[in-house]
Order: sequence, then structure tokens, then C-alpha cells
Amino acid sequence: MKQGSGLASRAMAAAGEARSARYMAGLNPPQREAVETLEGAVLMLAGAGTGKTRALTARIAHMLATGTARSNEILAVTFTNKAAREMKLRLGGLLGEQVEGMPWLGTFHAIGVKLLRRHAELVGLKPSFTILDTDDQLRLIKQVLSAFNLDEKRWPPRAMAGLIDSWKNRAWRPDTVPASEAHAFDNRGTEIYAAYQERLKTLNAVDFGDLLLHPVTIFQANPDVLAQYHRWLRFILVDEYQDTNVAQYLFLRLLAQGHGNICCVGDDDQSIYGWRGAEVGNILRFERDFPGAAVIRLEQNYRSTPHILAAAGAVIAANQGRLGKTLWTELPEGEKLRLIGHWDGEEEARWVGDEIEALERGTRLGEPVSRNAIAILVRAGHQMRAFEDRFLTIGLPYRVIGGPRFYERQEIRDAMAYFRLAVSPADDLAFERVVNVPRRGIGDKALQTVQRAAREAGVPLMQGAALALRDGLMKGKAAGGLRGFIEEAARWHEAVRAGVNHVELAGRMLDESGYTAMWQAERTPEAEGRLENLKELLKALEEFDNLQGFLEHVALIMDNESEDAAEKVTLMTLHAAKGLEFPVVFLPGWEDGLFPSQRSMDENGLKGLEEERRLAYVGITRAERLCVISFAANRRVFGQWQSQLPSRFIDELPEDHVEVLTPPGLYGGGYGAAAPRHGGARGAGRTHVGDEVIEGEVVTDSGLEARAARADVYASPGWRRLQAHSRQVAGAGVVPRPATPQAPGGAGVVFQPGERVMHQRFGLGTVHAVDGDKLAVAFDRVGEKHIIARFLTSAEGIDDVPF
DNA sequence: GCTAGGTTAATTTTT
DNA sequence: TTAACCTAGC
Repeated sequence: MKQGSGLASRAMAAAGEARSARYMAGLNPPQREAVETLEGAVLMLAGAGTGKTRALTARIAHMLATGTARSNEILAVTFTNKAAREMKLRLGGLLGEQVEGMPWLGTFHAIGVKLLRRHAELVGLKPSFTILDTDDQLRLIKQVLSAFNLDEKRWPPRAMAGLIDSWKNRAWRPDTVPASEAHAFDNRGTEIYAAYQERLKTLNAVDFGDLLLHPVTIFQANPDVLAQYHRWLRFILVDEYQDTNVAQYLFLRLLAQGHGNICCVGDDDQSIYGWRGAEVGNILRFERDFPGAAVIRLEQNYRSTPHILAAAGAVIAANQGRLGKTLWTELPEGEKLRLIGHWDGEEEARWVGDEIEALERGTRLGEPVSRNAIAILVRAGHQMRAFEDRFLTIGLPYRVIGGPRFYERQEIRDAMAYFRLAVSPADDLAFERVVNVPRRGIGDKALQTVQRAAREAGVPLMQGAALALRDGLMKGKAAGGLRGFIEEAARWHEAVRAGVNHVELAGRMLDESGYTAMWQAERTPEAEGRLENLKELLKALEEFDNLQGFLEHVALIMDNESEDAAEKVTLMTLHAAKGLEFPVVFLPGWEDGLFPSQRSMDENGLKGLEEERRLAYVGITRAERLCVISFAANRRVFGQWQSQLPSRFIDELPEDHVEVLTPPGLYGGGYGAAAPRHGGARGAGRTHVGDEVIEGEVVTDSGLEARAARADVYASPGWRRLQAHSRQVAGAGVVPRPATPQAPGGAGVVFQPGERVMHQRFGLGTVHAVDGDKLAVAFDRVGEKHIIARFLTSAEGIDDVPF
């Protein structure tokens, strides 16, 4: 491109001046290079904690300061609103107050909306289209599916929603879904997808996927439009490039085509969203996609100690096909990682609670550690319960990150539906949502009548309802309720048009509709909370000029980042922790099947395992000073006790950087499985046999001595069996059945007469007779029973385990 | 139209 | 084990 040379000289002329600029201060050489390499394609490979955002914002500041680009010529995309907000904030800090808004800085979706509003008609929409959230989307899919007469059990709407999402992630439109997908959803997948898109068009609505897909379609089908943007948006920056999906990739590639000035920032080792369409391949392929691209590695880490970096590096090294980075730091060595095994998940939670209290007292890191500095990162949400229970009992304040977002809550969605209806009475989804909330006596049948009337007349539901009333199709309670609803809605709509203050109107709607009263009537703590949320919603409204503006933004922007000043420990998933850092990080539940997740491995094989490993990498690199990894030998999964094996990732931890708090013998693998000692094993705390809980000598002290005493438990023959055998089979128990030849018919486990077995309810027993999969077993406590084999687990050699 | 009781399924999540 | 969701019965 011609502009190149002029650009370069301009940039160079300004360079000397820029070097002394405030935003350059303290940047290390690679960061500086990333800031100054403005032309062409640049891949900034930024490891965890290497000052990525800093470099990125400095780069923008540099472009603006040197006159390379004006603020409206830079497209800067992020994935989350939080990241976009932070970038704006930091830019403001660098440039002083004169950051004339960067109009093209935002999330993929926010930018997608902006483009789509301008060019809606090119994909058959009106510029006023509404954005459906996941909930609306699902309800719409249900409606569409009902026309296809599929068994809801076998073909759940959720699955269809997931399918459509994944297709949109890959930028497939109904007419471009490849033939290889034809079998999907009972061979009707594409048909249903097409019908769904039709419905969206009639409703003048889009879902989240469309916010990317439509712009891509527009660019592909309208070269003139694309060319305009090539002229306007001369520089592109992308954050978290390893998380982009195919649609986002196409979007970026189309926009970069003209000038090739695209700078992508990311870390292939932190790609953890493959399951929702992210393609690590995008970042791995970057140099092929953009020949001549400069690849700049940010490897100096400013966050973690050498021990932590070494451990993380060793784990991630097991992955194939990485771009490769080696993080280093100038920080002092600090503490080794700590590794400890526990008997079960409850003990693990108890121990973590004790450790946190020790940290607070200052007996772990030499100085007291604030609760805010501590995080517990789990693989799956259900792991949080054990910690919450424990923290509640010991009165340790904690906060859970994740969970339903503010705008996803029922009351907020209901209220929003009222607002939507006031703004556009033709919003059918909003109509359906609240026509009977609060109860107005309009049930399924009444609603069907309205829908039929609307369909026949080809009008929105609101008008259809009026027609149905006029024609006397409604009767009794439904007629009265519907009439009242229509009249109210008409009044509100009139008020919107008359320009009545929107905050006042919103409050009035919630009151007049009886919505507030509905929750007040409940008088439960939960309802109180909902009323609080509604108040908060009204407060949020004040920041907008009108309802339309609010609705426009709320679907994309609103989140529940409630600033919480209180001192609390943080509890969240590993996924949610990406991008965050904490002085002290606990990583519990490192057990094969849980982490790495069995499902991930089953469904995606090596790819799945590698993504899990990246998750481990993300987890470890969240820690600044101390990282504590733990696992449990037994865990209750869906109500059943399962024995667990330590995670294979534990074997990948480098011994030199890990302090093992549990004695050897607890795990096989790389941690020197020293000869286990026999005997005694008192002080076992609590152990479980089937449903039973036996109180032993309860260990309250979390000190090492107590745990050392407990080592004998782990060294027992039963424990060695745990080590030797693979995971528990269905049917539970304490000891897994070794993999033996399958019985014909498949139920699985083969037992021999005389063999010792364990049953959930009946405890230990001896097999008397075997008849196919039916066994006669003499139980020690309850005598002889006839039992199906799959309810039994082998208990050979378990008798001397001190249960 | 509403409620209670049974059935089922159960990583990760942003927009 | 549990929680959400659906069905059947009032």
C-alpha cells in the first residue's frame, strides 16, 4: 500500500520525541518493539504476566501521539467488556484526559452491533433490530422446533441452540453449512437452522452469533462496503487472539485485507476456550495467514516468582505444537509450590480453610496475607460447594465469582421485557415473556389463541391479542387480564412517545403492572433480593438518556461487577481466573478425571487433554508468591463416593520447585513412590465406607506432624490398590475394581466365589455363588444376599484397612 | 392454571 | 446428592 512509506517517515520523525514520551517509560525492549512496529502484521506473543495490556495501550498511545493514526482510524477489539473498559481506562491514563473516545474500541460483539446498525438492510433487517439474549434465543428455538415434531427428549432445544451457536462460530449460514453436518439433529439440523434464521428476520432480531456472522456476510457480499472500512479503519489491534473463533478470524481477515496493518496479541498457551469455538489454530497459523509478520515475544514476567514460573513452564512443556515461550523474571526465588494430598474433598476444604487462617495470621509467608490476596481456583463449579460449606462454618468471608449475571436474572429480564414492550409493542418475545407475569390468567391456551389470531392476520402478538378480544375468542379471566394488559402497554408506549422521563416511567411500569407487588407478596429473603436488584436496575437507567439507549446497551454492556470493598477470599473457576492474579492461589482437586476433566478427554482426546493442561498452566501462573496444589483420594461425585487418582499434571510438576507436604507413598508417578509403611494408621480423621461415616480421631491441627501420622492410612494395602488400579467403576465403593475381562452381556465386572467384595449398603462380604451377573454374597454384618454384580466392588485385601 | 412430586442429568462461559 | 425441569393431577 502506498500509504506505507509516508506513514513510516511520519512515524520516524516523531520517534525521537516519542521515545521520551510518558507511555514509553519503563517498557522493556520487546515491549518497546511491539509498540513501535506499527506497519504490517504483528503477532505479540505475550506470556502470562508479561505486561501485555501495557504494551497494547502504549502502542495505541504511540500511534496517536506520532500522528500515525487518528483515534477513529484504529479498530481495537477485545472479548470482554471488562477488557475493553480497562483498555479505555489505561489509555486515558497514558494520554491524559484528551482521549477523544476511541469509537472503534470495544468487544467483537459491540463492534458487530455498530456495523450491523449501519448496514442492517443488507441482511434483511431494520436498523432498530433487537438483540436476543441466550434465554430469548432458547425460547425462540423451542417455538421453531415445535413445528418440526421432534421428540423433545431426544432432541432437546438446548442441543439445537448449541449446534446453531457452533455453526455461527464457524461462520456457516444455513445455506453454507457443509454437507458433512447434514446428519445433525436427526438430519433436520440445517432445515431448523434456516427456519430459526427466518423467524429472527421476521422478529427483526439477532442473536449473539449473528452480531459477528452478519457483518462477515455483509463484507463478503458487498466489496464496496468493505472497501470503505479499509479506508476508515487503517489499523487493527486484537486482544486475546488465541480465543478467536472462525467467524471472528474471518471478520478480522476481511478488514485487514486492504492495508495489512493488524496486530494480534495473545498466548497460545492460554487458549482454554476451544469448547466454545475458539481456534488455537488461528494464532498458530498467524505467520502463514499474514506473510512477513513480525513475531514479538514478551517473556519477561512481572508477576510470579521463579519457582512458580518454572513449575508452570514444565507443565505446559508437555503440550505439542506450541509457538514456544520461556518466561523469566528478575524477582527473588520465593516459595516453592506446595503439594498436598487429602483423604477426601471435605478434608481438603478443611485444610485450605486452616491454611488461609494461617496465612492471615502471618505464619505461612512470614507476614500476614490479606484475604483479598487469596484465591481458590477450581476446575468445575460443583467443587465450590465443599469450600463454601467449610468457609461458612468457620466464618471465613468469601466471594464467588461467576454464577448468574445481573442481567441474566429472572427479575431483570422480566423488567427489561416490560421496557422493551413499551419501546416497541411489536416485540413478540417480550410480550410472551410478561403477558402472564404477574399472573393475569393467561395460560397456554389463551396464549395459543392469541398466537393464532396474530398469525392469521399477519400482525405482532400485541395486535393479535386485540383482535382476539375484538372477535370474542377470549373468555373469562383470560379476556379481562389480556384487556388490562393491552391497555397498560398502550399507555406506556404512549408515554415513551410523549417523552415522559424514562426512569420515572420504568418505575411506573413495574408498579402498574403489579410486577413489584408480585415479589413483595412473596416475603422471602430471595424476593427481597430481587426487589433490590430491580431498584438497582432503575438506578442504572439513570445513566442513559432514554429507554431505547438503555436497551441498546444493556444486552452487551451490563455486568455485575459490583465493587466489593470487604476483605474476602475469592472462589472461582480456572476459566474465570484467566487474566487475573493473586498473591496466593490454591488449586484444589487435581485428580485425574476431574482435572484433567474426563469429559474433555473423552470428547476431544489429546486436544482436550492439552486444553486441560493449558488450564493448569493458567491456574499456576495466576499466583504471584505462593501456589498450593492439592488433591483428594476420595470424592463424592453425584452422591457416590469415588476413589480418585492424583492428576497426571502432578507428575509433570518439576520436583525441584515443589515442596511436598504429604509423605511419599501417597501418589505414584514422579514423586518417589517410596515403599509404603504398613500398620497402625490411627488418626485417620474421618473415613467413609459406602454411605457410612465413621468418626475416628479427628485431626484439627493442620500442621505437618499430624499429617505425617496420617501417612499410614495412605500407605495401607487398600491405598496401594488405589494407586495400582484405575478409576472407580459405576456402582461406587471405596476400592476400584481392576480391569478384568468383561462378562458376556457387558455389565462389566467378574467375581469369583470366595472373593471378598464390598457393597454400598451391606458392607464387606464373601462371594458364595456366581450365576451370570447375579451373585450370592455372605455379608459380614447382614448375612447372605443376592446381589447384581455391578453393585459390588472388589474388596480383596481391604480387610486390614482401618476403616 | 397451579402445584407437587417424579425424572433426569450433572465442565468450562462471554456476548 | 441435588437442582432444575416436566408431567400429571387437583
